[in-house]
Amino acid sequence: MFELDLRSRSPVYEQLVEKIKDLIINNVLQPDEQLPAVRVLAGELTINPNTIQKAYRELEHRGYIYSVPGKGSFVKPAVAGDHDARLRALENELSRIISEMLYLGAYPADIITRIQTQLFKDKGGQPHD
Amino acid sequence: MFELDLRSRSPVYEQLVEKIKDLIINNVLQPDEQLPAVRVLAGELTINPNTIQKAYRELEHRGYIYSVPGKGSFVKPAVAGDHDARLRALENELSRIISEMLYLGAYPADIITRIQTQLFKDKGGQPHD
DNA sequence: TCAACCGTGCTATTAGTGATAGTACACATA
DNA sequence: TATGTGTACTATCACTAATAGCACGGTTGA
Repeated sequence: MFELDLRSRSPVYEQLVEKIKDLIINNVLQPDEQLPAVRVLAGELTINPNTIQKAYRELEHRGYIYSVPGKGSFVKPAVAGDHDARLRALENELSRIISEMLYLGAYPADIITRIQTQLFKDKGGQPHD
Repeated sequence: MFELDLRSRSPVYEQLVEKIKDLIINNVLQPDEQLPAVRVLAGELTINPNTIQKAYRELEHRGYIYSVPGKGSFVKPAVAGDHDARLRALENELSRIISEMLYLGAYPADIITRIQTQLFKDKGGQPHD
């Protein structure tokens, strides 16, 4: 399910959060689908259950999953609520990236068009223009 | 010159690297301009000189500045060389951000247009289209 | 020449935290 | 009741960010 880099400077639990978040965002994990149990995933990845739990706790805090004691952890259907804050954060990242691309002499508009075309191919969505 | 968050999870030297990198990218610090001496900046920010040195070393390693023992540290005129690797990394970030924006129901194209217009206003550059 | 300033390198120490191991408890379900 | 689930807690180890302090060599100007 995952590939982890135990030697990375980035903490394992953080890598887990990002990977699972990506799976949710890209609809690989669908709404209300059950995530692997803490101990099971820990066994598969041969890491400590506490690390998985920390990742799940963080994902729940960020609004991507919900956990039910005695039942399991599941993908949250609508990541409702604080879309605005998240969107603002993404815009800041985007602004920084575009600035750096311009500094490097690249043409962000071209690159962005290529990326969106790629995403369109992958998922069959309708690119807004 | 800077504002640091000593309580941040992000290391101080890493914050320094990012801030100075932004100043260079945005042309606030111009090519061959001398950066504050390690001990001076440490004094202003009331942090340890070693922390500044670590940030400068990292910036030199990333190709944003160059240091001359006995003289000082300066902004590297052309961040030559590994533009390609950096650009690929930026494209990956961009792809991830656009995916997440789409997931959040936003229209990345609109947002990007707005950001570029903003950058155009700020710096008077010519946006490529 | 010499004092002042510069980057650089090193050791040692402290504080914080990621990750592990192990145990325990409460809830859900067959 | 037995099993599987999330959750909570303590303790320990390892790594590292950050600090303090010292030393060295190159540069510059008086």
